[in-house]
Amino acid sequence: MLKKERQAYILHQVNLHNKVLSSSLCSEINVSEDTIRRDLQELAEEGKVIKVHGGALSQSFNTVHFPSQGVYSQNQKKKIAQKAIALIRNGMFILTSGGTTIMEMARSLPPQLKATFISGSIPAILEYMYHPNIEVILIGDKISKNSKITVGSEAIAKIKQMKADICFLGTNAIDVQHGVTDNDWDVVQLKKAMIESSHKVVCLAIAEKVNTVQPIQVCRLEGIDTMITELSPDDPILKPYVEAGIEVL
Amino acid sequence: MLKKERQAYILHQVNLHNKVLSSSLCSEINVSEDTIRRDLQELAEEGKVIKVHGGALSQSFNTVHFPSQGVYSQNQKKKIAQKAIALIRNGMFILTSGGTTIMEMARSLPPQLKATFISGSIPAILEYMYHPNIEVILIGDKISKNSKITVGSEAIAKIKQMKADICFLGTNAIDVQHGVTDNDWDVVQLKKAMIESSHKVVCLAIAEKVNTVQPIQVCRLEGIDTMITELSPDDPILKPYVEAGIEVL
DNA sequence: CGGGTTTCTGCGTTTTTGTGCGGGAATTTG
DNA sequence: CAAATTCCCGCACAAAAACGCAGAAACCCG
Repeated sequence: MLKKERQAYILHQVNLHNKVLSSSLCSEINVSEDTIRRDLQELAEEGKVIKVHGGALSQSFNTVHFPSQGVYSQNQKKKIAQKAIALIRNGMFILTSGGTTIMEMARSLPPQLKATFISGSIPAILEYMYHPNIEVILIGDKISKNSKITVGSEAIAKIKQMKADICFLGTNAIDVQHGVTDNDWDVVQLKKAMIESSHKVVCLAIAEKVNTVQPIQVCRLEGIDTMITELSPDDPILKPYVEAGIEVL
Repeated sequence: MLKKERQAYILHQVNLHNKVLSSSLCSEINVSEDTIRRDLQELAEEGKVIKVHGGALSQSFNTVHFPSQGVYSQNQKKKIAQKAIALIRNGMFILTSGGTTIMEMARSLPPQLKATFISGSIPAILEYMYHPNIEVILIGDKISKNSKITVGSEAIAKIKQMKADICFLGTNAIDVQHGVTDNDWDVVQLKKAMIESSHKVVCLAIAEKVNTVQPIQVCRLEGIDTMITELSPDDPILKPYVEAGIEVL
């Protein structure tokens, strides 16, 4: 088993179960505990997991306890949210994934907006629920505890039955060559279905996610219509995307 | 169980109930009291909880907010929750409705319990999600904003596809003559479906709901198997139910 | 090709960490 | 004040991590 392959497997396990024990991993993959430890260490340095004595935990463990992480980053997300909201019209059907950027958008929705929001993300649904005028459709299935979103074939089938006007994707990584990528297999399947079921696909990504790559591909760059960052559309970082025909806001 | 994981669980419990007893924690998690104490100490040093003799308090106690009312009723619900939890075995599939009594049960689930919980109630799902070992299946559909539960034909169809071991219903009103009744048409439809799809139906009701009636019938008294209140099973108020063949706990 | 380098992995050994236990001090409670 | 908890301290033991090393595979490059 290749090193990268192994690390991808570990990452998947962590994202799936919220925790892994190095002991169980090493018997699963049949490598020494040292190797697992080194892998976990690398993944921890990259910020993909949190290493603890005896194994590792999903990143979501940290975010729960430090919700105020980065006010600066929050301001960036607010900018993105504002740009995204400008695309929404009354009466629209809107599919959204999860993620902190999406949450920021959900919180910033103008109260007089009347639209229908569809999502499987529990935190997003919570925000939508408190909005006075929007209808909320919840996609059901098994819940992935770390991403707090419903995943599975039922959810995907349900999404495929729909045809939304617009789809907002919180983006983990985007790159000209590899397109939109992510690190959780189940979430990727969902996003793929969402893209298929929407007339217009909009990626929300803070600048630090731009030109980064994750293990699993969601779609190629051509698959998305619009990309929103906190930067100005004519920022040099975004030039390749404009040239690739993406509408950059 | 990993140390950080344990501390996350403790923190969650503290923020939920506003207090924890080290004694109850150590029996829940099955570690020595010393370990709990050390955990609380660390959490206290990080400012996450306030350590006191015998346990710890939520940080929010520092503020002026003091729970002046509802504590009594909460204790009653805790009693109910304990009795309900005693019915749960590892590996079970469990359908639950929403409601504050169900919430209390969700909060009190022992951490080592492994089971699958199925619900359309957003608040309940939120609780289940934080549990380390249970699987969560979310019933999707349109969200009813006031009851914070998914309602509609999709949800009902999905429930009817299942066959759960046990079904816990938060009960708004129960009466010997009229059976279980409620006041929200959509919620009633859901509960009916849940009853149909479960081997065993358990009603959770605080005593003040017993012998009251609401406009819409969920099911007749024979439709339920077990009824749980905070009262002793031989309380005279409950006698008619025992005589009607209901298992009263 | 082939030799040198880098990367990856596994194995001892040593260090650190996490946990439980016992006894005595400190505290709550009646 | 006395009994019962609860807390604190040191110790012991086990599990895990860090470290250094060495063999093996892959890679590079003339």
